[in-house]
Amino acid sequence: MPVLEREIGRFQTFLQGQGLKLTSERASLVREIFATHYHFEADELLFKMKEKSVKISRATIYRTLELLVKSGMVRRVHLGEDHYHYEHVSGNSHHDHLICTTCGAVIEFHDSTLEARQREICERKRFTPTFHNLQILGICESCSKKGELPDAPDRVKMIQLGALQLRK
Amino acid sequence: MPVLEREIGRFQTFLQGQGLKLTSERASLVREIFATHYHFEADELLFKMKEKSVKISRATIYRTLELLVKSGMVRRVHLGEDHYHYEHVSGNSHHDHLICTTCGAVIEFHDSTLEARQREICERKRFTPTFHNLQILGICESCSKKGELPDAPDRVKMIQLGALQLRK
DNA sequence: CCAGCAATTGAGACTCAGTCGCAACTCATG
DNA sequence: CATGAGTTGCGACTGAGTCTCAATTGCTGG
Repeated sequence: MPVLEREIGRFQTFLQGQGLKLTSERASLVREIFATHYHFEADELLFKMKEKSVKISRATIYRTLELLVKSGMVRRVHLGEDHYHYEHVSGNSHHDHLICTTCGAVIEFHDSTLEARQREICERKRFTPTFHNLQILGICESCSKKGELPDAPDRVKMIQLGALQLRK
Repeated sequence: MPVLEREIGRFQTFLQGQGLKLTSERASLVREIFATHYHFEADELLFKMKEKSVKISRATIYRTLELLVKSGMVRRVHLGEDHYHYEHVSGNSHHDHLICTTCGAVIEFHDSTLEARQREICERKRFTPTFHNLQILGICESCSKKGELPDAPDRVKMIQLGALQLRK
């Protein structure tokens, strides 16, 4: 997997710039994270590493995630639950999320018109934007076909309440 | 304060519709929440009630906030920290947030062009939106005048890391 | 107007994500 | 081969939010 090794190299460069070291624990985490093309939680990562018999502590996972976020290779996202999710930043593709409140599906999208408008708003408010985070909650195509619509308003409230347990 | 009493009435109507009761605790919380024209945390509310010698437990605060979110009178927002903030929904004015990563200021805005574009994106993805949440992080006008700009990228990462303690 | 019961409350135990302190360890460098 | 900066795992800790349960309160029908 040459891509994974390249990411490990990127991380190493970042670490060295900070006077830090690339350890085997950090390398396996990067490998795992960049092999997962989806949002994940810190504890999921811990579990997966255990599954693969890679011995690594929770503290190290959190510490490494922090470094990866600092390096810009991973970002933290809010997905409607009351704790963080993470996703790796593949190249430079910023995107936002449509979150289905019925089945928990997360659909990524990028729209430059939207982003341009955001910049206009910031300009008008004399605000210098550096980062943003947009989640649109609603019902995905397959759920609305299944007629899950009537339940929607309650589900949104549930996600607002943080009560929705996605993928569980 | 006739406005506050009207909100209490709205809440009572909602509660009665659910076979629930308006208690003095719930009424004082609504009064406090709608007197605060800003985002707040659950524990802030607890503290303020203690200050005013209104005896109310933490469990009740959380339970009442849940009911208020269900009723649509209050919404839960993410403001870059690792726990929720709440704000009352005044009338029907939906808005999003510009969050200054230097001073912690939160600027509200509403832009119908932006919202229209979001609806277009959803249509294209055959997604039925019901709610959304947009935070733009950056530097507010007064902070950039003070020349706080160079620090910005780090601050964004800090907020991404959840390490930034706003207003504390 | 009051009995009765469902809804509500407070207190404190609990959960769970995330953090911290610390002793043990690694490993490059002098 | 000693030094020391950086790293690790462990387990204790924190803090937001939830749950349980016994005691209490507010509404409603008689």
